[in-house]
Amino acid sequence: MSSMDAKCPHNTEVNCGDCRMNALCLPLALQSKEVAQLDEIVQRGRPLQKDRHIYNAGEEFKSVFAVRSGSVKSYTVSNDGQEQVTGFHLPGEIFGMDGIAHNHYTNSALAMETAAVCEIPFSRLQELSIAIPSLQRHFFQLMSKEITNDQHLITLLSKNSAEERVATLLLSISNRNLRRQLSGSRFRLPMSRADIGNYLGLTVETVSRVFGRFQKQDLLRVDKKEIEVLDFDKLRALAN
Amino acid sequence: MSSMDAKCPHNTEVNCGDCRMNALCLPLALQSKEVAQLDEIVQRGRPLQKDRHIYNAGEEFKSVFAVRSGSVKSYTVSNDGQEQVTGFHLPGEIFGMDGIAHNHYTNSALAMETAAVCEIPFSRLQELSIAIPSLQRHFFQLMSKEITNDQHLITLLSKNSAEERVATLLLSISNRNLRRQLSGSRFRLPMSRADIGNYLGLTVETVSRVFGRFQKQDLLRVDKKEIEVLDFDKLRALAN
DNA sequence: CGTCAGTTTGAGCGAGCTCAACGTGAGTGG
DNA sequence: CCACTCACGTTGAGCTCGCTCAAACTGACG
Repeated sequence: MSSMDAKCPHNTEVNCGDCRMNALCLPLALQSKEVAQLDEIVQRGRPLQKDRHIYNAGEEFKSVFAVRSGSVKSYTVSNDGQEQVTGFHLPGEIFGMDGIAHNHYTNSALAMETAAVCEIPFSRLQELSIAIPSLQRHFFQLMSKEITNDQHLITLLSKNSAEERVATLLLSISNRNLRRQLSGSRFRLPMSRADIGNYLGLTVETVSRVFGRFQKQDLLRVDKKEIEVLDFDKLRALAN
Repeated sequence: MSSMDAKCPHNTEVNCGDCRMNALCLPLALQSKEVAQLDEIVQRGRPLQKDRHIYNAGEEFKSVFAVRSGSVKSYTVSNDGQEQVTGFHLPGEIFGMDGIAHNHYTNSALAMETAAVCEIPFSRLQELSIAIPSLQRHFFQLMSKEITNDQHLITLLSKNSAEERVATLLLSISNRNLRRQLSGSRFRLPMSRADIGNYLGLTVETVSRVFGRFQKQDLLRVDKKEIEVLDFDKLRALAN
């Protein structure tokens, strides 16, 4: 059963070449020799328990991270102590790039459930980017994608109603599941209602009520964190 | 008067080595030989009139831009046609990095007043980044800074009141003026009330009322677009 | 079986929105 | 030089969506 072992996302021994997620976190046009070079600098961590921090805001920036399994949230804490969730990270996604600017992380990153992450020391990545131009390009693109994602969220917060915000988040999760060859219509939300509300600039109560309304309109079936999307067209219409 | 001409920000002939803004847009630790290399790829454009586009959303991404003089806003247009201002760019600041992700700009960029910008073809910049590692590092940092800026705005929109948002924007403009050796307490807002409201997720009326209240509390003196900050401590307390 | 975190539901309130009117100043043409 | 326009900004009145506060429910875990 060694081939199954190699594909299990919790297995710390699996290398980038065999990792299920490599189509998501690596540039497509990478030769196997180059993948091997990358493999050498990537540190595959042991699985982290729920609520364990990967790093804390203020810590020295050393690495960016890729989610191998489970899910992670990033959040900042403002001067007056309140939390702002800035992102949810699913398998195959990269996080930690906010730390590059000032050599310290501005976010904290926390496992929302048992999760495994790959650590990629940034100084080694920079060196390797000089040898492998497509890797440099890839990281510029990843960071740019993070910028456009954040700008979508800005628009969402600035212009959209509670229902539109929740619908947009659900479609985002759905699409990211599809990318991972999972169902886009039946999935489990890894985050709490509080995290959803915090991320979307809403209170827990409002999130709960929106889920309630969506169920009454036969848009969704919600059972705790399990979601089934019943009407994508209406959901997309809402999310616009 | 040739030395004065060289320093005039509208002068299209001035090169990076002599540009007043180079401490802001270039890495500090660049040797003069390296500055010269950069100079060769930077295209200094003629001054643009107010309301002229530098690029439009959807256009093929070719270059990032640096503001030499004047000011620029970035904005996206959502499916339903409404505008979201995503950033204001003052002299010495770089914009256009949102286009890297998908090879097309996701924002449009517009001169808010007569402005001059430097165009930096991104493919040439990538090549040069391989030869000059500190330039690669610098651009990673610039993009990361854009990410943390956007995340600050997310927090602002998600958690803060109208007064807090306006106070934060005023302090941001003030600080960016200080960086340019200009007054942090007396300055001209380059953008309209509508742009401020759009950026901060507020209506024009609300922005106007907040300015009114700030004046009544002797926080500011406002005369059209001219701002004088009278009480930085209170303003900072509001912005938190 | 009790506890406790997470979630749902209800009732009332308020910050900021909408709509409408009015003010201001720069530009234009008679 | 005045009259007109038009974009921009201010001010007022009323409404609404999402917040606040409070209570009840659920299920996991000791």
